[in-house]
Amino acid sequence: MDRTTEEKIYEAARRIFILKGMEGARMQEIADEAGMNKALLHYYFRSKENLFKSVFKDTFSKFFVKVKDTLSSEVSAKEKLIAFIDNYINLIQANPYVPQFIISEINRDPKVLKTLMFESGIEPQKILDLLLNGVHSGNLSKLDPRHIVISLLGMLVFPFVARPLLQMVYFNDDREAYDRFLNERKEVVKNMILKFIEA
Amino acid sequence: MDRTTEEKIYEAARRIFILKGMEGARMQEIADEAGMNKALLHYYFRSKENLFKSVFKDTFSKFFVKVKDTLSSEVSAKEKLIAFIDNYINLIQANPYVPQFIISEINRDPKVLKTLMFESGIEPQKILDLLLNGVHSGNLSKLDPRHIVISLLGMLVFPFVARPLLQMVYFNDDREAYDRFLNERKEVVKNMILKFIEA
DNA sequence: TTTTGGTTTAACCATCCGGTTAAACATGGG
DNA sequence: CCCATGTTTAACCGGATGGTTAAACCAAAA
Repeated sequence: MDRTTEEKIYEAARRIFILKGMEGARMQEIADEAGMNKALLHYYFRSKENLFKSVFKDTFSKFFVKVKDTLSSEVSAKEKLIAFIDNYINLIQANPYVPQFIISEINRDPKVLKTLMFESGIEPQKILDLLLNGVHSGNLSKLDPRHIVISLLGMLVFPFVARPLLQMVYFNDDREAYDRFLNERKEVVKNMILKFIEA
Repeated sequence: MDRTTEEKIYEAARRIFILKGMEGARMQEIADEAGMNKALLHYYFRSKENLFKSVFKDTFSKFFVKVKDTLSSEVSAKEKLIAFIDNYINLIQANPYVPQFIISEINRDPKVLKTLMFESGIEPQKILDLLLNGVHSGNLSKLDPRHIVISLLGMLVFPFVARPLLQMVYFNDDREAYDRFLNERKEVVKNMILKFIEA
């Protein structure tokens, strides 16, 4: 518990922003969550906008840096793909609200993306390379690999961002049942993707 | 142009809410969009909450009623599936911001869902039936059909809700290129799903 | 012990925003 | 023509909210 005031504020802000977004979050609420006086938020971060950008930038890039790690090891393309799926679901499960947070915020203000892509050295092309290099069976050579990447991401991310809806509609709002379902996902998605690529 | 004041307000509200969400929308902005005095919004809809719920309820159920239509004709299960994919992409293309709107709002306040599911006679089970009945080849009998439905929805919806990010990262922010990509999606998704089901 | 610097606090400010109100306006019936 | 009813408007209200300020606090240097 030797975190500085600034760190406590930042972490509280992160929790609140991820849950409620820029528009839904209140500076007072963040101050309460941090157990600090509201003026301190401005003392350390000057404005809400500033604090938010700081949080968003970190959250966004951390989420993509970890993706990058997955793809840097020296194994076959197929193994990389499998590792990617495992790790990505693990990552989302550890941060279940982050995808919805990112999607919401880039829709609210797509401008921030432009500055973000430069500042953080993110190379999303990497995921494409994974699919381009190495995997060259039937369908892939014909098909734009972006279709596969986006299908893959959709299959992985959608169950998390649409959780309240899906859990209610297809699982009688049973939290645990839905959690079990999400755990099964790894194998199912691997299966679907590999079946398609190798077909 | 013989719409009533109430209709003009409602339609303006629909546009604004879908674009900016409940929290991002301003009553004054809706009034301006409708070309009406702000007090009229309260005259006809009493409160922002009310106006929003009215819009959300309609938008939500219309989006699912149309899905239902797709599935009621008398053709083979496979043809139904193909028709569903076609119609669903058409539906989203005609209302590209609606999925993100719905997802955002149910995450912000999942409670409204409960009341909504009763009031509107929506039967999301229908999509499941489509897959359960009729399609009985290899994988399907073993696999929870909800995995397939959710994969399918993910593949269809994700390219729209994550558009700003994907368009920038994978298409150099070229709007037209991304539109072309979205048009290709129908065939690609059909292909992927059928390949998996029939494998 | 006093001074000096950063840190923390309560009180305050200005603006935004949802909502209200009372008066003006329009229209159709008597 | 006048009244009754529904509609529209400008002005206003109060609370919420992001942000500021000046004073209090505290620890380390001198």
